[in-house]
Amino acid sequence: MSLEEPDLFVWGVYLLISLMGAPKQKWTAEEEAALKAGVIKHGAGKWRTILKDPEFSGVLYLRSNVDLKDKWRNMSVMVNGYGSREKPKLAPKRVHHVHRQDENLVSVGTVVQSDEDIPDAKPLPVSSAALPVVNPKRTTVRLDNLIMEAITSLKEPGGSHKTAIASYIEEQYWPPNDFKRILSAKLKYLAANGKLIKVKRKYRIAPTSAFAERRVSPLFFEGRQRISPKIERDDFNILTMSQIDLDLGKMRTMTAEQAAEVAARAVAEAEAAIAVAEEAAREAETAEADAEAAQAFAEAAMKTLKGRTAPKMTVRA
DNA sequence: CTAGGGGTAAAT
DNA sequence: ATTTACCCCTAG
Repeated sequence: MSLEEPDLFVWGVYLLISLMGAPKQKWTAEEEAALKAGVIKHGAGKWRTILKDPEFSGVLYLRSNVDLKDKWRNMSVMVNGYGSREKPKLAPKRVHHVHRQDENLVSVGTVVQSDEDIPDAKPLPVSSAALPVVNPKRTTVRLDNLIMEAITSLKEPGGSHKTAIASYIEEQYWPPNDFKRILSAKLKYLAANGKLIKVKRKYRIAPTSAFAERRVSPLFFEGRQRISPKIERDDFNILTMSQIDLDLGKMRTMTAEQAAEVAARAVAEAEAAIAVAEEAAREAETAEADAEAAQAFAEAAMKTLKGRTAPKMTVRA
């Protein structure tokens, strides 16, 4: 009732169950982040491409292209209320999307357009991050995911401080008033649950994924022999370790390219925010429900966008 | 290969 | 009882 405690604990348990029988593979925040980044880099629908990209294959190696597609669908639904599959409880308003760019940064000027159609190339907008809390009712953002996203985006070696995470989130979304406090609690909780690893005031994402899977071959065990009748726990740990190594290895070797990707992603997110803002504003015209909130959101979105114009990125030669 | 429909276990 | 979030199936 009070504040929702998003299924963290729940799917921690979930995770354990998965270890035994693997009925379902809950998507980790890591994977979600990778997926988002992938979509931004290659565009929605290029699932095979994303999957092949060595940048993301480390995290998504146990997902199939179809999985990516499905997950993206779900995530999109969370953002705009109705993705491709959802019963439209509200008036099915047509929304058009902001044209997205893949490689270069865009300086966004006027955002609000007339009701004229923009020819959009992609069926889906780049709806990325979760929405800020606009609706007092039950529109609650998954702060957990926001945190994960912040950490992955910041990509600070060794993890990010609470303040950095807070700044990141505050820049992009509208935190509630007592946001800092909630964040602290959440971080503590996440760390306690093994979702985050806290080292010297810094938080990094725990390599939650990585365990035995169904159809994909376990690449990591190839060489080593750990023959033991019951080694579930050990296996888990080892896989985890391997995953860490893999991730760190990747992170170290990517520099300029990564920077470019991050920059592109940031812009794309801003674009997505604007697209949503547009939609919100448009809705506000007819539905008086969240008129004020929508208005404020639109302003906020544009504000943050302006603030982050064109970071310099050293594109690879 | 991708988009969309459908099924279902699990959570609220 | 309803909603979520995965997963599978199949047409294009």
